[in-house]
Amino acid sequence: MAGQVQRQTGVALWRQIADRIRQAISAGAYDETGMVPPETVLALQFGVNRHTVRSAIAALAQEGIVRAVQGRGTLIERKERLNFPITKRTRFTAGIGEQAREMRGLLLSYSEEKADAEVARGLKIRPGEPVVRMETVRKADGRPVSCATAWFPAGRFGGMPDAYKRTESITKAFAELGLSDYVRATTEITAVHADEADTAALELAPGAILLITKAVNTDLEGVPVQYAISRFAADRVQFTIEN
Amino acid sequence: MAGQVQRQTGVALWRQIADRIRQAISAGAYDETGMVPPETVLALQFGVNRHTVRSAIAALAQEGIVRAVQGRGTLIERKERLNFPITKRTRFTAGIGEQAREMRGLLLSYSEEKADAEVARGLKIRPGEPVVRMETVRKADGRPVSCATAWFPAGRFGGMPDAYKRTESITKAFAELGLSDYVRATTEITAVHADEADTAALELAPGAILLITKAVNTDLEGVPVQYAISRFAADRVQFTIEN
DNA sequence: TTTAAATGTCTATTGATATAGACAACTATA
DNA sequence: TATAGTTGTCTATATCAATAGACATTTAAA
Repeated sequence: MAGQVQRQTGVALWRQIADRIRQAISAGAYDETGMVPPETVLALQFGVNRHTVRSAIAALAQEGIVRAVQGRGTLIERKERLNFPITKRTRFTAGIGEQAREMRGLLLSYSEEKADAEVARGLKIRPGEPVVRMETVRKADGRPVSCATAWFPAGRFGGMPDAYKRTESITKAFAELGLSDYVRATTEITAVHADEADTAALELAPGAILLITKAVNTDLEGVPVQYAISRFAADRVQFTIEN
Repeated sequence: MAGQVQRQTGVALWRQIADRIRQAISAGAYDETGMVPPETVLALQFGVNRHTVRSAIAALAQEGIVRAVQGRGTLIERKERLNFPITKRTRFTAGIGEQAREMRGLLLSYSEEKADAEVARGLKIRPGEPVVRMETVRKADGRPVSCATAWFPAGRFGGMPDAYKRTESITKAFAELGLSDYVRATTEITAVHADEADTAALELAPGAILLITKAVNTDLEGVPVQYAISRFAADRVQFTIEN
């Protein structure tokens, strides 16, 4: 934990410190003890007052990452970061494999609408053609991992929302609708600060970072079957691209 | 620009709004006019005071993204976001192609050291074996895009720092050292808040987001030749994975 | 030359953020 | 059972962030 913390940036010191400690935990920096260093030590390291460190730790405790015990110290409760391989065979549920016991996809809402320019480009259809839009949130062991907005060609996959609601999986829903296999064609990745809606849906520490993917899945003939914008809690996941 | 802005998150409203406007500009939301909406309109949209919007715009002006002109409005000066395809053939310089006129890689420092566990794992060598470490910053048309820390096996690529300093390109430096071709084996992507050092090196708006890649390049026999941790200014780049 | 619309500047007030110090309460250990 | 080390709580103060209102200044168009 080398670098210092910045002042007057519009990002409160306690938030910066919380982010740094969260990352240090995730990187295994405190694995030997299973505890975060004492508040006085952290305050010295970051060059801030102990009370500022306490604010950071309170935020991490709120997230359920650490638990402060009077007289003992601050214990690390969780340190996982889910890994998502991005390949031709990218699947949310199966890709997680043994990293979580249970993966669920929940349908928040859906509607039929006309494709805008972006969706049309992704699905290789004409703007204005009908598409089914689904808003979903995906959880690993009950912990929200990502929100997604997905579009499907309405003609071929009008039954998507219903199938997804039952199966809680895109792959299984596709299978129910007669598409036994599909491949990831393209993925774009960016990062932004989370907005209010995603903060709520993902139970994020407010002000957290989202990793955004825009992905196109096609059938085996290369015809686009899904265009999706997914928003991942950046402190809970990482992506891996194997070539 | 649908979602609202969050209060009491440790991230100041003016910073959140600056991030949102920057993204809207990048997405081409204001292309028709080439201007950001008036301060009063933005204040209404975000549900904040005009002065708060002014703070956000001042930050964007500081970044050189917009220029406020009294009596006229706030003009958009820059809106680019560089795209980095991540493939077997991922190259920083060549990958940029026509998106920038000039790509340069600058060597900040280098040293020979012993591989720690992480580097050893990436390079498939034993911890403690000698490696050459290089700290670099890469610029597109003079604008910093990423900082990188790269490790190379010392025996085979001890001349890396010198070659890189002359060629300003990893690909060309490899070529000088007898490696005419190499491929990207794996890439991991995460996102964090920038620390002080990277904020300075990348000339970032303080508190900005970094996209982090951890990448392994190998020669054509699959022997690792480079392990690199690159830190990209998230508001200036996106990654694309084509499968 | 007006006038509307936009940004620029100033004052004032409130709440969040950060620092500082003192001391209480609890835990583990010598 | 002391004692050192740790987290918890309290008070006080200074600075930053955000709101509010008023008015000046500049631009472009009527």
